[in-house]
Amino acid sequence: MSSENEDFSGNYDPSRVEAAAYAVWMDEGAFKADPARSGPAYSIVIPPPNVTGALHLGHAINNTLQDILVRMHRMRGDNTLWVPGIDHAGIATQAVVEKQLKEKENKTRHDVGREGLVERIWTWKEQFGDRIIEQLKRIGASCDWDRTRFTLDETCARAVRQTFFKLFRDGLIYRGKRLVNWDVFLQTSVSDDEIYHETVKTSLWHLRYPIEGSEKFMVVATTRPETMLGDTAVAVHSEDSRWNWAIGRKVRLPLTDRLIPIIADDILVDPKFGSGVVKVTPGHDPNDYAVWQRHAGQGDAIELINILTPQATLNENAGAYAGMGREAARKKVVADLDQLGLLEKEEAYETQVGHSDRSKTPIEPYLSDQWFVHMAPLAEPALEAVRQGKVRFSPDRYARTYLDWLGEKRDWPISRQLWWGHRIPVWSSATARIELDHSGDASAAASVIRDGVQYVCLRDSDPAMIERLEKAGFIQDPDVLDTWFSSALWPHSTLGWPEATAALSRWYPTSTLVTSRDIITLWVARMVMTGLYNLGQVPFHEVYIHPTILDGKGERMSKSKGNGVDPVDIILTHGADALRFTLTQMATETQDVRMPVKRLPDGRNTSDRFDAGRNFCNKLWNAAKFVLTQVQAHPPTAATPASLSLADRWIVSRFHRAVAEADAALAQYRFDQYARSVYDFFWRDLCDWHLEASKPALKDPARAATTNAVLAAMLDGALRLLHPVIPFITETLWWRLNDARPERVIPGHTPYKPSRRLIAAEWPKTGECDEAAEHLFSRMQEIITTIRNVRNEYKADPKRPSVVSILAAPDLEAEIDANRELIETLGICVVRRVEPGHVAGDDVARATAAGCELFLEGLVDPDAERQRLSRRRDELHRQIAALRGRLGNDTYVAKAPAHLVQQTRDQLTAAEVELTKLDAA
RNA sequence: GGGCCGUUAGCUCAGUUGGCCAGAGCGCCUCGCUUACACCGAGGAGGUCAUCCGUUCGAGCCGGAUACGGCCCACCA
Repeated sequence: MSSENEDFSGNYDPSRVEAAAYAVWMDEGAFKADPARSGPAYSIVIPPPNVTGALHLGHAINNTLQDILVRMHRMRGDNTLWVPGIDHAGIATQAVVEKQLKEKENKTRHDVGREGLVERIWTWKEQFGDRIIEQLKRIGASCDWDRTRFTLDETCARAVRQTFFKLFRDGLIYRGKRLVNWDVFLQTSVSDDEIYHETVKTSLWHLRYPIEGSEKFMVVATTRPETMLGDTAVAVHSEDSRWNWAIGRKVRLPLTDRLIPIIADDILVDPKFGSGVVKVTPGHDPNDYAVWQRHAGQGDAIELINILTPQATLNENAGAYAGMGREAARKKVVADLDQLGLLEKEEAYETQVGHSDRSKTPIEPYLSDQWFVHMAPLAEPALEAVRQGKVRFSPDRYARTYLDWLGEKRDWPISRQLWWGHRIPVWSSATARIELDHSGDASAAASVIRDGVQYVCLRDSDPAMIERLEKAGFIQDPDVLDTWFSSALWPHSTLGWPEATAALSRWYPTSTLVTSRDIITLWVARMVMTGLYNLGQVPFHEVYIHPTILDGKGERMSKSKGNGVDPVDIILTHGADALRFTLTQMATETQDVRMPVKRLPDGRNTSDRFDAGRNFCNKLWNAAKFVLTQVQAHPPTAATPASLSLADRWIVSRFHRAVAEADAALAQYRFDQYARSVYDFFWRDLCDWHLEASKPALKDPARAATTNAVLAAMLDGALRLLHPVIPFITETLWWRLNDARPERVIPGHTPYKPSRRLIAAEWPKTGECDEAAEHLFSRMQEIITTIRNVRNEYKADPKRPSVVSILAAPDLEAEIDANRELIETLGICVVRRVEPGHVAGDDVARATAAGCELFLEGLVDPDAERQRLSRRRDELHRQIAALRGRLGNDTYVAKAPAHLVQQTRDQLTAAEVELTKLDAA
């Protein structure tokens, strides 16, 4: 016992309790979910953090809020599961490891080969994946760690192959040549979402194209002059009188001797911009590619020429420029045109250039073969699910982001020219053919023939089938799938799909998805699509979007900006509970929260913002220490309602109110309101008022037992209510409360089932609020506050109680007598009741509160008091004038609700009465 | 260019369907180390609710416009 009391003195030290509490939960399997257990199902799947990065405060808030929901539901008796996991983050991870390879060994991926590189990435993954799990545990996440998934593990891989196969068989996956965003450095295509735009200072070159059979030139402007080698047309607006005469004629493309047509395209060309002529390079510009598509098969169909290699050097189609790099070719093309007199002018220009998020190099629009998912049939049911409220967003405005994006139904490019990821399960051959056996193979393989190539997709990794294919001359597609393809399956793949597992039937659809708004489109929408496609059911019923944590300058925390803060840094300075409490307070309905960060001498970060959480934990620790000491000194007896003091009845009522508020707040994902409710109840009501009010009773052996029963019950309730947000400290205190007092019953209420561990204890019960006690106590508070106020104003000696004569309001006469001790203790005074007609001396300070008149003796000199009263009179005059003015307004009296008008009248009467009394003095 | 969000005390943020004198935490000022807690307690100062117009008996809240800041999406040869 003595060693236990050691850390129970002084300030709360989180480092002495957090690891121990977490170890107990782990040892006892407190996070483990069992599908056979009874109770309503509640489940959450974690947004899997990227294995590339350490977690920052954005992850901390995300996981804290999930943990609050999970712990609350677990205490409610729900059969609760929180599935943890990590995302393999294809391109990001491969980029990091490749960079490392280059720096440490000066090797490229081709030096170590596909298998060698993947092996190295796995090694890297083990190390950093563990670090992420460790961070989550330090935060307190109560995930079922036995169910930890990795998007590249065998369970997820099966789900990926199965889904791909289904899509392939249903004709929803196709292969096609498309203009993609080509990352020249990483040699892969990247999606639109993996691109950021950067303003680049460059030039706008104006080039002259001679019109064939004419002396005239057409002038085109471009920021990429080297692409002119791939031009296959120039376009004008059909109603532009400057140029429409030339439609159908040709220009001679300089430096190539090719003749290219002049076409009309009213979508591409804005006649009011520049010269009104646009060069068309379908192989290297997305808009021009669209032109090519529009005109394909028409009378004015144009060619498509690719002039680049995958390394972004010019290829054989670029004639004399073949072999040159982009930049060099640009210089030479400009110089050569200039020499020919075909450079009209060069002007300074700023433009937005797409850069790859991963390699930070400029993206090249590049024509290549890619796999796509046909979106329209998948998107429609997913749109309908949100429209019909089967998936609800909170705050609901985010539904629009989802609906707008999905509504575009743009096909999803899913292939990546990477080695780290799920390899595309398709084998192809341009020459060989294989016959699928309809009785057996057809359910395991699907085949299409397109452009003379046979593609065979396998449902599962069947070695015999693969051998058969490869022997026949088929080879597997070298590409891997976009990371989001496996993330999209997360809610069902983690539960074991396509296997019909018990977990899947118990916990799918999941209950709530907690995530940030930047991946509503990339992730949330795709999960809804695949969930409906694979299982016919939405993956989750509710999506809660939490705020973004910004740094002190208002910028997003991110790894690339280097402004991310490791939650473990905060845990070291403030403790995990303090971190969680503060983040929870910040989870308001608005979008962003600023977090000024300080850098410590050791390079770690911290922020004063977390002091609030730390202080709160310290307060809880010390209040619990006080209650436990008292409870041990005077063991509680079962209190009867009749034995309770006003303060007791009041605090029990306040507790019931706090529980109701917490329930309402959590049901609406208003985590800030939950934190505020429990904070106010615990600190303002319980500590500031009830604990202080209880002190005289605790010194009185006749009453101590009853008072302690209430204190024990309130501490019990506070710990239950606070556990989801600050689990470590509440669990630790729970054990001590259990030791000190196993039974804790709030008078008039059914007891809870005993529980050794708070994590498994019942969620607090709501009860009826005692309106009468709350109203009466608030009047006592008003009297006490007024006495404190006057004493402070007159700098009364804090140790010497004032004599306060009270002329009680008619309905409070008995109550003042009954609660004399309360007023005297908290007001630091001696109370005397006086009758109407009481004559106060010169040195008496007068005040009114709760309808009572107060006379505080021995505080003042007459002059100061006269001045104070005069100020009060002025204020009352102002009030009375304003209230009379309002009541003199006929439309107010006629239109405002009756109770408000009556309230105004009451206020006027009260002010007038107080003024009369002051004047009489 | 389209869409969304924000602008309330020195700082970070609340403010529910319009209704007394607009709140909290931190910071600041005064007093107090009273055996739970100075990571504390009691009290206090501090706000033309970004600006303008409108609706209303009444606007921080509703409508319109403007300014500034941020985010998302999408393009300009």
